[in-house]
Amino acid sequence: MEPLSGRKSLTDEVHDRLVDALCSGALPPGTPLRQEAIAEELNVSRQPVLQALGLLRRDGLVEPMGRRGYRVSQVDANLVRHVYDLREAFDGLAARLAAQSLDVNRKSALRAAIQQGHHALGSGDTADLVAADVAFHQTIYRLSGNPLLPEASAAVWLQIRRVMHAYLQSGSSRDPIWTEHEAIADAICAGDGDRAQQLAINHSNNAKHRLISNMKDRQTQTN
Amino acid sequence: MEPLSGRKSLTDEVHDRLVDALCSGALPPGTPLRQEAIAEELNVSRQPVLQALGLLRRDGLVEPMGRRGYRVSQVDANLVRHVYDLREAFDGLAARLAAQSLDVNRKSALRAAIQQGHHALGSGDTADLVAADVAFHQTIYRLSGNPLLPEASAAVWLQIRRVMHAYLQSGSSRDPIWTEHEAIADAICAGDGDRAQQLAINHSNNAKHRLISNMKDRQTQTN
DNA sequence: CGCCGAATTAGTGTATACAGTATTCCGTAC
DNA sequence: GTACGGAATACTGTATACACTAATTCGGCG
Repeated sequence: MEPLSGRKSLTDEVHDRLVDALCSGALPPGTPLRQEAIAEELNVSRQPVLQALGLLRRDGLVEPMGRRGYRVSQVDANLVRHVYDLREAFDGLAARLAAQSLDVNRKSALRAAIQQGHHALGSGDTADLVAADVAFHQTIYRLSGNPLLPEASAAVWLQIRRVMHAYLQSGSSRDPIWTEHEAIADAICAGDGDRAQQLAINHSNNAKHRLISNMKDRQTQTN
Repeated sequence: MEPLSGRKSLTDEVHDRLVDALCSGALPPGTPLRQEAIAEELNVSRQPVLQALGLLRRDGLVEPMGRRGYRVSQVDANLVRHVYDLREAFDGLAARLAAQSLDVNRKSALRAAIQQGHHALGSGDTADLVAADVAFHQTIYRLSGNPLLPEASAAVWLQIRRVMHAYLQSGSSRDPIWTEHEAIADAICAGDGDRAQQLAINHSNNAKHRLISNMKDRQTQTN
């Protein structure tokens, strides 16, 4: 039997909670974070919070400011570019491996993920849209058969969640994301590794350019 | 001025020490690790050790065994394959970006790294050889201009260090590593991104095959 | 002699207490 | 009025104490 490891450590729970708050924009960049306040908020001691903030620092979501606490790290166009350059590598690899995989129910897994996406499109809720997008790509990662891929890309995906949430919330609803997803899924199911890889790379590139131009627009808009 | 942050946290110091021990084979796979013993060994409290072990768990170098301590995780051919599939993606991206970079002293940086490699080849010390290899590739990562690359690939490179150390120590001295390195460096200096990327990918692939066949040899040898 | 269950133990994860340091604030001198 | 210096403050990071749980041991029973 499984050890039923739903019983995670408090450190991980705090980490997850903070991640959600950071990626949803509840804690926008620049917000100062103090261990004691977070600990009290979540009814835990400062120790798990300390560790969770350490992880967040490694993830690049948070940066220490001297010895006077932490602060939510900024997001700028350069960061987005670097994040998506890495994503391109991850997604390309995952798509290629997934296409070469022999998993018999990969088609149903991808179908389910796309279904979830259409559902989210219908609801229109930003959090659902982000969750569906993440789930789709995590599905491909899982199908790749490389167990290190999710962990290695985790920090990058946290940044993606953060940026994507802000982007979708800024009213950019007409986005070809899910038609591109379907094309990738088709290539994977067809077993065409090269095409799947190229489509995944293009998908990441398109997203990168859309995000960056959107950021520039909003920046000049506020000037 | 730099904050001169040579004063790292004890957690990081413990982490580094354990990483060295794990990658050099001083703590071979399967070795049980107890927090108290490590804490006493390093003259710190159990708290930094706890955190360091948590990081090592994320890095995949260590795995918890129930509630009875941790254990150094095993290495097998499958893991090596997955690690090097990821490395291929990282190295390819880094080489391409480095070739496109405008850094004027990239040539001297690469030359210095290769120099260090030849020096290590002369000394013949395994630890030096590993350090020189890591340094060469880290140089390319730095030249890529993507500040996220080193952190994102950190866990993978810890595994590489571990595997490479065992490989080199097993007496595999005739290895074309450094001629391949020179070819990659030449492509980068020439600004040929596509060629640099392809050479880096081939380099990773070659290393992967050499390592795996070496592991299989040693495995059958002990049967 | 083998098997089951309670007591013990070994080890972690969390909470609290402590120590130390960068930042801030304020008074004083120029 | 501004620049400097020292005291107060507000944090973090580390050490110690506590709580809890799974593995192990060992004695009684079939």
